[in-house]
Amino acid sequence: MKGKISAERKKEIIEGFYYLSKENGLENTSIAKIGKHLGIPPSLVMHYFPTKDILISNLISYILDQYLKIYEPVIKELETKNHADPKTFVDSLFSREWNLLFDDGVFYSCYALIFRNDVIKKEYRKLHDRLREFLKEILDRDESLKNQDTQLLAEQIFVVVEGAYYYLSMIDNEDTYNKKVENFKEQVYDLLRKKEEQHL
Amino acid sequence: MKGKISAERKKEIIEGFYYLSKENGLENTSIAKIGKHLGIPPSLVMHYFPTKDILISNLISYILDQYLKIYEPVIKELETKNHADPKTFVDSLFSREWNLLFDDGVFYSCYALIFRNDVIKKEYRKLHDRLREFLKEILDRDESLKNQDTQLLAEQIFVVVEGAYYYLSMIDNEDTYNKKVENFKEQVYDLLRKKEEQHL
DNA sequence: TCATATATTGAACACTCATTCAATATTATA
DNA sequence: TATAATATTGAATGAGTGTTCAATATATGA
Repeated sequence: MKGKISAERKKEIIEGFYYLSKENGLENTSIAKIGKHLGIPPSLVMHYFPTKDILISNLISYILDQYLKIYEPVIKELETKNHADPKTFVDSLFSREWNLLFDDGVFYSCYALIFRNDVIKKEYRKLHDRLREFLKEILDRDESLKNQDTQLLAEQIFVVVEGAYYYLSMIDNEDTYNKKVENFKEQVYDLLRKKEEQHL
Repeated sequence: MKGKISAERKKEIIEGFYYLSKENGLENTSIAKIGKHLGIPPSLVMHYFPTKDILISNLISYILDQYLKIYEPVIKELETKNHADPKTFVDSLFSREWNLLFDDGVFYSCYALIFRNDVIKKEYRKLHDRLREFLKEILDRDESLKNQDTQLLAEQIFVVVEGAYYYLSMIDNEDTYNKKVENFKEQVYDLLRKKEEQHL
């Protein structure tokens, strides 16, 4: 049990960082504030994360891990049953739990950093590559999509999903929100249907 | 000529703010730095923009105006010729000039603010509502799309465009970038075609 | 030309920032 | 138990933050 306390503290600090960023914004969250929130001096924060840049890049790893966790249930389903319904998966992409587990504000703040930080850019790219490959696997195991360009299809689906969340984040009214979700979902279904038709 | 100097200084300050945000990031651009960049004391900056919040919200107005300006040529074409080719418009959405005129880093940094500032959220929403309505007009005047739900179609197209830029921003390799642009463009063309078919 | 409004300056404010460091407490290892 | 490694503390640093204010320069309108 050498690095156990260390690992726990690190996790605690990153989660505190995430919590405060969610509450007050990434740019308004300082090392001192994280320390205060956890009841420890700022110097202890810096003992585990020597610079703020390192702290931020760890926050991003944490966020991208969280992002991936949302897909975990379906990944397991795919591994055990060796099959997953694309439509069910698409539904889960647009499900509400999403927003409960995940804060889009922090996510977009971190995303904005890719434009001035190549390491962060790479990490974001890696995550999305993985997600796309995963959806491709689901599509590959679907009979109705045999001999289709599932790579392209996966890309097309995710473009709609990301664009959808971009737009949905601006909507306050619940009815409008729900209606738009249905439209976007239908748009993805259309993509799946179109490919099926090509197959026939 | 009452508020002329005032208007010019304000413009100068906002453009300096934008320039520095592009260079070093929105969160790293202070009032002092803007002043230094323009050769004026920070107090003069605050004379025209009493608080930093006001300064930021003016930067956002500026950015959204810039965003809109990209569409100006097509808007004029529509007004004079009373018609515009949807495909040409889609092409312009994916054109390179875009990225030259506009910095996505600053745009996304500002976008991230909508999650904690309702006024900014409203401004962003207003911009996108306007753009969608404008595309709808173009589609409405296209014969091949008669009796179609052009509002929905416009929404579907913009979702692809926004999602596309989200993904494209992560790509460094030029060939990969171009290939993906072509795919996304094709995806939008498909949307237009699909609706045409429904019409026949 | 004189009074008034606007533009501009420079110094100062309290506060927060990330970071450093030496000292101490706690834990793990031998 | 003694030693070494790790965890934690608290105080201090200088630089930067947004903001205030009184003083001065410049332009505008009567």
